[in-house]
Formats: sequence, C-alpha cells, structure tokens
Amino acid sequence: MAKSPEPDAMLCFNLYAASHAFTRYYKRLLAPLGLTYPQYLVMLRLHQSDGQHVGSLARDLCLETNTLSPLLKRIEAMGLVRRARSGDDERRVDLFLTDKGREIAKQCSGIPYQIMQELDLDLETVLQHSESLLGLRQKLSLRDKSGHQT
Amino acid sequence: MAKSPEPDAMLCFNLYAASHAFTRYYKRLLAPLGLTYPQYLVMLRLHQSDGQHVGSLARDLCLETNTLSPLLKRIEAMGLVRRARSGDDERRVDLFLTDKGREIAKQCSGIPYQIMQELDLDLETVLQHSESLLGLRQKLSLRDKSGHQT
DNA sequence: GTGGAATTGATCGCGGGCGATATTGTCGCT
DNA sequence: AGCGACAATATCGCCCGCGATCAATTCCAC
Repeated sequence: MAKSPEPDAMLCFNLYAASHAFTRYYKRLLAPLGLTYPQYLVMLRLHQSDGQHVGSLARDLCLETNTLSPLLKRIEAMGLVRRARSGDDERRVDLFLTDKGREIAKQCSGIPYQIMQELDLDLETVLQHSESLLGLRQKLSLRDKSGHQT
Repeated sequence: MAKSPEPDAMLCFNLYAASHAFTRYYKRLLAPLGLTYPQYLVMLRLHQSDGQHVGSLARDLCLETNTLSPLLKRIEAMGLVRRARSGDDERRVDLFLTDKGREIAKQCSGIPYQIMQELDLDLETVLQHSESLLGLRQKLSLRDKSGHQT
C-alpha cells in the first residue's frame, strides 16, 4: 500500500496508518493511567484551560459534541472531571478537573517528552511536520461544509 | 491544541486530526459509491492484487483481522467481493472482486487524482510527506510488540 | 412580552479499531 | 495414527467518530 501508484491515496493512507500506529504506541503509556488516547487529549486540554464548555473543547479537538458527550461521561464516572451547567448560559456544560483529574492530567503532560526521547525524534523536524499537517488540515476543512477550523 | 507546548503531543494530535479531516473529505466522494473510507482502502488494495487472503490484506493496511472480518462481510453483502476458503490452506479465506466490485474499484482508483487536483497539492511535497509518515510509522512499530510492519 | 430561529448538548444507530477469546486447520514430533 | 504447538480467521465487548434527530435554552424581530 505504501507503494501505491496514486500519490494522494498514499499520503492519505500513510496519515491513516501513522495515526493508528501512534495511538497504539501511546496505549502502553496510557493504560497505567486508565485512559484511552482521546481521553488523554481531553485531559491535556483541560489541564491547559480548565472550565471550558463542551463545544469549545470539541472545536479544540476537531470533534463533534456527540463524540465527546459519552467520553466525558465516562471520565466523569472515573472521577476525573466535573460537569456543571453554566450559570451564564444554561445550555452550556462547563468542564472542571477534579483533584484526582489534575493529578492524572499532570502525569499526562509528561508523556510527550517521554515519547520524543524513546523515539529519538528531532525537535525541529517534529515541529516542521506538525506545521505542515496543520496546513493540510486547514486546506481540507476549507473545502468541507462542516468546516472544522482551528 | 495546535499551539500545545509539548512538541510530540502536537505532532501526534495533528496526525490524528489530519487523518480524520481527510476521512471526512473523502466521504463526499465515497458516499455515491456506498463505501466508507476503510472499505475504499480495501477495494483499492484488491484492485491492485486480487485473490489475497485476509491476513495479507490486514498486513497491507496495518489492521487486525478482527477489524477486517466484519468489514469484508459487509462488502460481500453488497456484492463487491467473494470470500472463499483457500484450497491450499483451509484456514485461509481468499478474497476476490466480483464484476460489480471491479467496476466500483475502478471508480475508486480515480479518486486520488481528483483530490490532488481539488486541493491543488504539489506532487513532490505529497510524496515527501508520505515518505516521512512511512518512516515515522516504521519507527513506531519497531518499538511495539505487536509489530505492524510494512 | 411572544413566537420563531438559532445554539448547545445529548441520544441513537452504525461502522470502524482492537484486546481477549474461541474455532478450525496445519505442522511437527514421536 | 496421535498429540500438542502454532497459525488463520471469527466472535464478543468496549470505546471512538459521526450523521440524524431531539430537548432545552437563548436570541431576536416584532
């Protein structure tokens, strides 16, 4: 598949495969914390800005709220977050880390460095690839009615 | 999230987000064929080498057979593939495109060019990114006991 | 203020993706 | 032949990811 003659199929497949490979790789480090990779992303995000509402988090992660709602209920059941209707706007549900959640989130925040080391990744190229992937994503969402933006 | 201070989290998240964005983008072109993105990958692969068995296909796509089994049953129900126990080794299930399947696969094979055009992607950079994603994937699977290889 | 449109989030259904396990078939050893 | 290790695939259960739909709330024109 890597030698597919169609260049875009190759890019797209490699993206698909690399993303899954990374998720598998993270699993080894996330299992001790009892988190899945999407749950880890949520914890990282809340670690960085606590008190967001669901839609804001969804935009950050380029997900739909119908993906996050059940996930958030699960990590609430684990005692990591608190969900509370916002006072300002009763439609919103604000999200707060619990003490236990902050503890776990702190451990999460150390994982990326650990992986960089394990993989012996060069910082500069990592940043460069991140940039180009971001650019690709923006290009894709421009021509997409659902319009997932940054 | 794109401006996360942790470089690897940023790379990994951008990979994750770009992969989903691409899948969403493909959906518009695949819906008329009645295919999902993973089903499309299977059709492309069988178009290229018909008569593979399930495990071989799984290795090509970096998936587990327990992911492919139900997917293959679904596209068999659509009348696109035929599944047949191999004569050589009765444990294996060989996969063949039907006439209708070959028809659909042919249409699939045109999609990558169409997307390249729509996105106005530069061929050289596309190939370059594919290469580096492939390299990353290999690096990841080396340190992974499950060992998804190319 | 009141009624309709828009926004927020949740629920449902379906198709992946995968760990754990079961089933069936092959191979090697004796 | 018979038995045990291994291999190929399937089944089950759980968690995403998302389209479609719904209930609740807010906004806004009037």
